[in-house]
Amino acid sequence: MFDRIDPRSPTPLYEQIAGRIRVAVAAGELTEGHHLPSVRQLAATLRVNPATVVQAYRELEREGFVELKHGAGTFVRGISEERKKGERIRGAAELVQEMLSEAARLGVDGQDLRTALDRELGSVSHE
Amino acid sequence: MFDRIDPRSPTPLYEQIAGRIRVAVAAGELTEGHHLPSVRQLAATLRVNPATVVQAYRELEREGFVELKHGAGTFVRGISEERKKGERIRGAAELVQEMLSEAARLGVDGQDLRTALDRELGSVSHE
DNA sequence: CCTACTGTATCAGAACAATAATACACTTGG
DNA sequence: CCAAGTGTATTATTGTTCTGATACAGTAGG
Repeated sequence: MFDRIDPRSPTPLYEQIAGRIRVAVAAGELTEGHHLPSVRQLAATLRVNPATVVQAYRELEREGFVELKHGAGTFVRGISEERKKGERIRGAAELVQEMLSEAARLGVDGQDLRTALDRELGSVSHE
Repeated sequence: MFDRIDPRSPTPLYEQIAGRIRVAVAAGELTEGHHLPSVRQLAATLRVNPATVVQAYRELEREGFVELKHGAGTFVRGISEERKKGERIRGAAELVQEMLSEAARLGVDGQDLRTALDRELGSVSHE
């Protein structure tokens, strides 16, 4: 899951880490209650300073994605279950339309987006 | 073309600027020989320091996208179709990741997005 | 209980990002 | 030609990112 951290990228490390976790949550890879690696553990895995992982976790906490429990660990929080299926689908359509209009502005076509989405979701269940 | 530079984004300004131009070239919006805005001009438009624009242009020069001519200006260089394709795919991946992050905040999962994207593309893409 | 694990909090320093103000050097058009 | 516009370069200053080291404080399992 953290195979795309790149120290040479202009995007800050803490942002790359937070980004991967956000996407994993949206993809359903991480669900409520999931115990994330400890600060020191993830820092060691990524060969990064613990403070950098803390910064990523804190950002995710501000955004409501995770909960940091002192002494216990960091856990994925439940996502607004009040959103029922119909509403979710409407929300999804809006998000997709926003992305499509932005893509059109940039000249990126729908098939490229489709390929990229499948890649992010680790698609095996869809053709 | 440069209407969405965000000073608060964790992505450096010079990288946002370079990214815009890269995608525009890959999309064919900017073609070989196109005269880009001058350093001072673009800096004024974006309300950014000229040195920041220079940094973006220099990065694009290293990557072969543009040529800086002392006293004359900055011009788009010819890019192979393969390379353009690669850049479009990279741009698509970024857009998708942004969408996934936003989706996670709203509680929309990846499958909903895939369904919604299929629906949007289905109504437009068979020709 | 108590040890090992967790997150929390400092501090100092290096490297990078961005700004501001100036000055220099090259190219082009009138 | 030469003035206006171009990229190039320098210096100084501020803030962010990332590291390293160190210490403190809460939690849970044996």
